Amino acid sequence: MLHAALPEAAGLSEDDAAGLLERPPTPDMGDFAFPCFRLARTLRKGPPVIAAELARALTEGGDPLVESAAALGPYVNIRLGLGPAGALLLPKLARGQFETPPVRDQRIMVEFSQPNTHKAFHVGHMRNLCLGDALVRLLRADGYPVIAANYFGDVGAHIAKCLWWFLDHLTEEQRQPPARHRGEWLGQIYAAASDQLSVWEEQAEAGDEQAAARLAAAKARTTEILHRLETREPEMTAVWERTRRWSLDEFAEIYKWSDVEFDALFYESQVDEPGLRLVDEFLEKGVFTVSEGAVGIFNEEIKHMPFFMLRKRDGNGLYATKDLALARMKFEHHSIDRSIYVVDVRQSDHFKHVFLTLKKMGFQQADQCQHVPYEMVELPDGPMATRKGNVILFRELRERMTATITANYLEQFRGDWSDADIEATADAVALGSIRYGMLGRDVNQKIVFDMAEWTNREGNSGAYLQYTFARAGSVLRVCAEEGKILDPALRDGGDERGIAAVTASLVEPQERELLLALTGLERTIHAAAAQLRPSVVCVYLYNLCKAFNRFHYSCRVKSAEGELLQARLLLVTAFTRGLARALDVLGIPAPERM
RNA sequence: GCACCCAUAGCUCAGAUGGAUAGAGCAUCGGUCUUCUAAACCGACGGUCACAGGUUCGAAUCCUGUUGGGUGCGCCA
Repeated sequence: MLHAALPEAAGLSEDDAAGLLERPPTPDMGDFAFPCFRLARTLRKGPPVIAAELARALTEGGDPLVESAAALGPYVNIRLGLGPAGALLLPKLARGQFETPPVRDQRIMVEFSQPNTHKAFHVGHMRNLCLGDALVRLLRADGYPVIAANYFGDVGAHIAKCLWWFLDHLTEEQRQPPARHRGEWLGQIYAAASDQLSVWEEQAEAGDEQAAARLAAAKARTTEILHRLETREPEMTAVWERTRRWSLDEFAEIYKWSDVEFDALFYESQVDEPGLRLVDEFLEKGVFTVSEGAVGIFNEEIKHMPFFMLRKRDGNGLYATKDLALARMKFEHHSIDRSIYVVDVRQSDHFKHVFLTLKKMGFQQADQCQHVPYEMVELPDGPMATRKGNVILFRELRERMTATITANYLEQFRGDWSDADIEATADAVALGSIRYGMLGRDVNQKIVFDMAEWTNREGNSGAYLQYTFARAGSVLRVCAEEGKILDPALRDGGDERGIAAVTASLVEPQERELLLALTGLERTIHAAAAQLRPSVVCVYLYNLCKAFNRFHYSCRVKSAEGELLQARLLLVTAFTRGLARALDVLGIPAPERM
């Protein structure tokens, strides 16, 4: 709004002023409230005095957007001129024309997902995927050029464990992979190996000598496998390549279903050696030091754990070593200015070290490296653990969700809709439910994934938003069947006063609330991008959709005529386009009907 | 032991930069479909914002401490 015209030398920019606006406690007080506390100091007057002056200035200003302004204590309560405001906002939204953000020259890379090959992909991984993808979409919507990056864990101890079981404990016949979901199948082999090792470990600790012997033998074997892989021994490397491919193919399917695309793919196997070379280089430069036979760096800034190890005593690199090499590759090959890492909160200390170390290595971009931590996903019976058998793999998640959604809601359309339509809608709603569930909670809150709640739940959910979108589309469809369509001249804009005359017929409180809610769309997307918090958009969208559903319940579009009909058609069209845009920013599909 | 995170209605959670009477969803109870999708809408019930100090015109929000829960802490990733 145009408040900048009013507080004189208060030192507030238009954006500042807009940011201070609030909603009054009750709608009858006004549409917006401007608190004057902040101005008291600079203007050297009491807030109520400022509020009174401001209210007078607004009233006398003659801005058609301001229907009335009244001071109430330290607040100025402003009622929006609905006609002019609607004329300003609705045609743009209805055209799908959104505020173009400033052109940003900061190239951002967002690294997320980072699954390990040879391991299963489960609900926990979905939070990372949804969060990372939403950040990519949000930052792009806010004008940034963004590179979506993935980093696959295709080397390391877990591979050796998996191959140990695969080669030593399976018969030739058992080693034949199934036709589909080979990655998942391989993940189960890894889980079997991992479980067996921890059982032996426990037994050995309890004094079981046989278990201790078996454990030692297994460790020797995994070390041998690892060594043969590191030396690129052809036979072992072939097994690695074949099995790794199974995992990567499965990940690709998961990303496709989830509608996630990457622009850059990195693999740990690719930064393994560069990492070690980098250790030599910076050891020579004196940036790294030797300690107890290992190589690392003392980052005294991190008082509770200053040593950051980069090369083990046995000469091998670590996860951290690869992260440094990867960062260099990102800076030098992709010329990025800012680097975001979406990784769970347990790695916070690790990334503090990585960024500090990069800085000491002389990379300027280290200041623009940022870890976006998030809390874990748990199940109703506690943290996920294969040993407890309470892991929900991706495929089970997808299949159970689509099946439940189909049975509970879509079966009624069978025969009316094609089977393919039903299936596509079930997929869309399942994905929307998952994404909303994963994004709606703040990143520092744990998420308890309860399948029953996520599929059955009414009220605040992804399905609620999608259903609202479908209903709004339906309104327009049904009206169109009766020849009631939006006048293109209204949508195309131009004649502001003419349009304002039409939108002025929106006088119902539900119409006002919906229009008001729509004014927050762009601001919310920008705020969410700036804070890297998709949950902000979720909260906004839920309230927006609630406003629409109230409108839908009490204001009929189809039975309206003349200017009111046109105004409502414009309102619904604008809502539909605006909602579709915001859902897209979260990666939530917008089904035409459901 | 050190570090980080969390604590708001019976349950799950919103409450950005301190601001008017702390809000939703679920659950419970009661209403609203001969009219655009009832996966919706309306109402009722429900709170010592973990606790104790402090900062100030004003604190769920900021600071300190306490309690309870979670996570991380040199040769894993």
